[in-house]
Amino acid sequence: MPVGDRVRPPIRYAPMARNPATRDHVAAGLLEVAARVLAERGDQAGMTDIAAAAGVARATLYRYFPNRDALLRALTGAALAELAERVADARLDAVPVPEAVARLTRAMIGAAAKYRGLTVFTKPPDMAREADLAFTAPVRELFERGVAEGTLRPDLPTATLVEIYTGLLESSVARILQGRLGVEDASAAITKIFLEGALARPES
Amino acid sequence: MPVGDRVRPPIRYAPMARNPATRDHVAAGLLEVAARVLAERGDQAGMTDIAAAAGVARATLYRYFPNRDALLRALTGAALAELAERVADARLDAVPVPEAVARLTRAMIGAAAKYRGLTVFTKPPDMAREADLAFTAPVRELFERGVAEGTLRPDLPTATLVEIYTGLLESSVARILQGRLGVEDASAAITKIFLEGALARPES
Amino acid sequence: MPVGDRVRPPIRYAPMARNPATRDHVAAGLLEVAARVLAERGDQAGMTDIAAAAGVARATLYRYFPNRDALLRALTGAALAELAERVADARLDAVPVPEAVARLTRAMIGAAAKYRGLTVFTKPPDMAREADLAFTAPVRELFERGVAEGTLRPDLPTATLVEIYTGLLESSVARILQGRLGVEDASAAITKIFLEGALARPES
Amino acid sequence: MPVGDRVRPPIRYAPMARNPATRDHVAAGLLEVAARVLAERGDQAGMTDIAAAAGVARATLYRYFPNRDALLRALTGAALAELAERVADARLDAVPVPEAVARLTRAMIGAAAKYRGLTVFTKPPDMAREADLAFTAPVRELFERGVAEGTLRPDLPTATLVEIYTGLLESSVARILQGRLGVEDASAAITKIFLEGALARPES
DNA sequence: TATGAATGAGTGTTCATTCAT
DNA sequence: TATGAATGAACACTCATTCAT
Repeated sequence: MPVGDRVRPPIRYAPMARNPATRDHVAAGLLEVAARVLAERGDQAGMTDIAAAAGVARATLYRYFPNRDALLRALTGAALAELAERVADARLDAVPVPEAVARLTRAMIGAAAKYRGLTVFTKPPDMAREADLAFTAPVRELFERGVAEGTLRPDLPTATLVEIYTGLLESSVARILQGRLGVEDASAAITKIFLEGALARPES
Repeated sequence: MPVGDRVRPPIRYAPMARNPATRDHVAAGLLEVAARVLAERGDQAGMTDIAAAAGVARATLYRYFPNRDALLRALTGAALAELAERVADARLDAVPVPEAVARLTRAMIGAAAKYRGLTVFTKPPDMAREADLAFTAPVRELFERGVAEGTLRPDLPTATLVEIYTGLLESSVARILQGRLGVEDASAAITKIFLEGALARPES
Repeated sequence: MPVGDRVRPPIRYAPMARNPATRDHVAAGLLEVAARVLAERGDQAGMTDIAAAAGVARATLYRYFPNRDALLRALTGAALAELAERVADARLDAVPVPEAVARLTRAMIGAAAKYRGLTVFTKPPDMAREADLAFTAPVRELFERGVAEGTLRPDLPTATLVEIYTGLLESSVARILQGRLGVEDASAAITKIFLEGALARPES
Repeated sequence: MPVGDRVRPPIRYAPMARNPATRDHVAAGLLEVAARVLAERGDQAGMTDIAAAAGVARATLYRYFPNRDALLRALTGAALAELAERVADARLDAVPVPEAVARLTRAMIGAAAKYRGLTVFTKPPDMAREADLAFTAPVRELFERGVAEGTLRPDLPTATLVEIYTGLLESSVARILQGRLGVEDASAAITKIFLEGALARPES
């Protein structure tokens, strides 16, 4: 009907075959490549690099993400979603604080490493909300509980503890991406050092 | 396919038998839509806009017109055909010059307005022949007759008269499309002014 | 002083030699080229074309006009300024209406032809104010005077007269740029036909 | 010169005699400004921004640093030099390991904060040597000593300890620059947590 | 010596056109 | 046959770098 009011056969052509999920699948694939490239080439990697690495034309990349910003946002969103899921799975409030820190560390390192870390920390300013929700908030809550129940040292402001801990994660992820640390080793080491410190413990 | 590994359902599209005449109908409908869209969005309206306005996919539009130029040419052709028909109907050589000018004006304004004016004046260079045949030639002939028989002023070259008159039509059509002039008002005003001028006539 | 607070000789280097007027000179030259190119290649001529025609790199063009729009605006502004000046010079209200129309026509055709016409009529929407002031308003005023004092025909709305007349100018400028009309011939013909019409006048 | 015909005054610029040491002074000032700007605007701050912030023309900046890379390298070099100096002043091998860590932390945080952190961690690949010498080596040596003499925990590879610690510094500097941590607070907190961990210590 | 002007190689983005289904 | 997806060639614009004065 749209083409004028001319006589047109009211035939309906085969409804779009494309599995609607396929699009998301491709988009996810592109995101994955983008994460890798951005991690390797740094933030100044261009759409050109990403498209090339994905083996598609730049224009194709733009079919899925209307502009660079949208791609970065999608990347961050995916990473945060993954992160939130892992944190939820960790049931932090059901276990003692030290164990919770261990789980949190594994969850964060795992998610960040998977998404190449870039996006969790390079939060676009307008995603600060979501980022905080998935990233900072669980840490803060856990630490507040720890301090309240006497498990964590009370002589440092919780806020500082949070910054130190998240910073530790951040820099470790960077090192993991550079191949200077392994995912498992890093998780274990971070947990140990953050909780107990690097000083040798007297046996007794 | 580099990105991900898409699984695609092996759907077969319904092969479509089609009345051969139907094709022309659809093409005509598309042309009509194209005329409207081009008039609204200006010359920078894209194939995307036209296809969308017609409710078909861009690729479908390309099945009817192999490229943008072909579509524009077809549009011009249709407009010129319409114009030629109207001019023929006007029987210009059967009436006095002033009445012929009035008829010609109505024919031209009508046809151009219907086809949104775009195509009659934006003649693709290689359609100059056809355009001249349908558009300029009748004007020139009429004016030559007018000058010859003493109806039109002899102190201006016929060529100039033609240019002024066609230009008047052209700019008026543009203004009609912009809604600054009505079709009927414009026809009447153009005829009056072109023939008699804007100066007030002494009664006598 | 800007470089830290280190010890730095307070020497002032030769103050920028560049004659400040030079910049404007160059800009004017670029505008002139732009007008020509836009007239030739149409509105879809790119910055590339203009820069190439000017014999400078695209980036250089951008030094003078921060973006395409700015260039177009500057072009329109220059044309309107020229127009306003010529109209002011014409002292329209000091002469009889017919003579005023003749002067106005010459002024408009001259200015528009010089600036390739494109910009006076393709007013960017936000320059409608200025355009009206320099372009439409004088015409309207003159015609209102003409109708009021009985010089111009009262049977057509002034607004219509204005549209017809400005349209006549517009299309004539286009034809001048195409080389189908000469500047002087066009001015004379427009004036004659617009005032007196194309019909032959009985002698007596 | 294609555009217009510019008339340029034949001005002679004052030839400038210059104390050879002055050059270094100016360069140092420019580096300081560069550090500030890069810290503020991020790595995507352009030569334009730096030159503007320094109050000089871009071309002048290029007289001191032949290209962007050279400037960045010089910046890193300066930061590393400062760092090496502070570390040397700290006399690490003359004090117990815990005190040495405290001094090292203060030295690194101080130097990195002064040079905006950017350059110490974003070592251009070909400065890895120098960076290692001034930055990683002292840490590694200290930690090796600590492990050897039983002060530091032996259950984590020294290399991992080094990575965690330097990462901690790196992320903390970033947070300091963002204003989320104070220099002194950060130094103290890093030292405490890195050495003793975040768990509360039983008193007795 | 310090500079404004000029530039080439890029960036992100769009659009007419082709292809596989 | 009609389509969504893919693409290359363009565009507007930016930026590190060079040049003429």
